[in-house]
Amino acid sequence: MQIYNTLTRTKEEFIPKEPGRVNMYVCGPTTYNFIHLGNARPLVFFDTVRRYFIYKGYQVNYVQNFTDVDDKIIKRAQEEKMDPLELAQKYIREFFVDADALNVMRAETHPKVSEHIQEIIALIKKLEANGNAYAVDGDIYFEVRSFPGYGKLSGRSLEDMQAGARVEVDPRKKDPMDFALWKAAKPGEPSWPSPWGKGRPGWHIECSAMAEKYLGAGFDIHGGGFDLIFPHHENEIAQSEAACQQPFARYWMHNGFITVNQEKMSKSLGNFFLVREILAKFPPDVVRWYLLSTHYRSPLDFDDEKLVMAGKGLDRIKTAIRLLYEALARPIQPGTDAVQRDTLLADRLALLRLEFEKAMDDDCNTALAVSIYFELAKEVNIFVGKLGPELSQANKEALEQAHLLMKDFNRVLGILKEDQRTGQLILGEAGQDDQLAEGLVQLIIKIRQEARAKKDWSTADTIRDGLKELGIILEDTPQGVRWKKQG
RNA sequence: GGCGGCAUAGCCAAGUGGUAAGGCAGAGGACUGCAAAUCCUCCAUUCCCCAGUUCAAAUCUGGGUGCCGCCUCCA
Repeated sequence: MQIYNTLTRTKEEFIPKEPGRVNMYVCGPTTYNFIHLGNARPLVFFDTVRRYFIYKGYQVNYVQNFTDVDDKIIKRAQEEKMDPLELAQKYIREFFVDADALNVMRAETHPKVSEHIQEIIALIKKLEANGNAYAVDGDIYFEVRSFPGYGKLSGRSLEDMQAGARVEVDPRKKDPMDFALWKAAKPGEPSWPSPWGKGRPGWHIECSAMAEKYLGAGFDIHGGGFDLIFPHHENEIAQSEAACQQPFARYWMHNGFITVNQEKMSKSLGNFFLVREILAKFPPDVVRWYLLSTHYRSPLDFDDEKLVMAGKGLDRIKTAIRLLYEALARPIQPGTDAVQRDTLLADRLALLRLEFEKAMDDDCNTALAVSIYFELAKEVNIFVGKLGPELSQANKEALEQAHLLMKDFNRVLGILKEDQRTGQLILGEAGQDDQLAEGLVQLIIKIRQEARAKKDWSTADTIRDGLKELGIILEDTPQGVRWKKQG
């Protein structure tokens, strides 16, 4: 498998540190608000990376942190007259509401800054001992000049950065790029005792401390958005490598931005859309499908029309699954035809599986993988279209194989949930939720069928049009009437 | 000022040297009482522009144009 490594700016063969295991750390949000679509992209993408590793048989240890101690949280808490840690906790709960909706698997560990103060202090002490940190009025800074590799991730030198720096230079710092490891407490802020007095951690140190604790130095994959490359990840590398004297993470993966009118969706521009605003208008599987339809390193522009388009595409997949289940439910023809193997479909399925894996092996190209899912849907549609009212044993086996492949693709992309009992993919609100509605629709369909039998087309059409108004679509097929709720 | 990315049909979007995937929309056909769904066919002689390398370039090199990002909190 090839992974594009930001550190080397090339695709590299992925070789885990320990065979069969993948350790990955993905930066999670600072929890002072609901998450927006820009936060959802890395969430969904790295969840998909993880799922693909699981598909390939790796044991994955996935860590995603919450930054629950931070300036913005403190500010927001003061505005809302809340305790900062309580506020952070609230938005952590809300984070999971959105993440669950998007079918994002829980990480093995979701560490919080507030619960790792001791590890953070220990790491800062180590940096002090190694001569990489210095104190100024109760604050502790990391001295970037003391770490020779500074700038290697973002591809710039300290000189480059100073040339046009727009930073306000704090004269107490030895170098403008030096950054805080520990901040002295101010009144009313959460703080913890430390060798340097009461205070709280700086922004970058937590990821260094928690990643090392749960994954060990030199772990496999570190992920996040492009905007974290500098300064956040650059600083993590500096801290961790200065402290541990060995490489921090081996592969760095960064996702591109969500844009609105081609501009970055960001909190400072105010052009962001909350995940739950979007989920009020579009089903979560559509949102996930949309996010995975573009390569993760490319920008992805957002507007409602694009989600409508994604929804129509996903409907195509769902229709194929629906047709597959309908076919699978047909009676089996008596008699033996074990000789009549359906190798044609089986061969196509094997090829599609290979193509899907090839796409995902190439730096997790989900956009290509999605297109192969479409081809699978078409293959199923063609096959089902040729079936008679009764299935041969060979037909049934072929359909079951197709079902397996559908489920495997789906498990990797994480689009539809599976019914634990039947093992079938759940297609959404397709009618099995409400018994009364189910009964009523069946009754109406029966009446309409009687009208149709009498060639009373006007009644039949009135019923069909009327149901459509209510969001129920009827489709007449040679096998009978099929209905679904409008997606 | 420094560093980096992107430009492919009406729209979305893969493709990094071998002759343009896939989806949406659209056109025609099959099926249907009519629809819907599905299937079949069509829909970029061409990949922002110019020059170069090559037997061969959307893909490599140089130049240009346009858009975007990072260098400050941001996924």
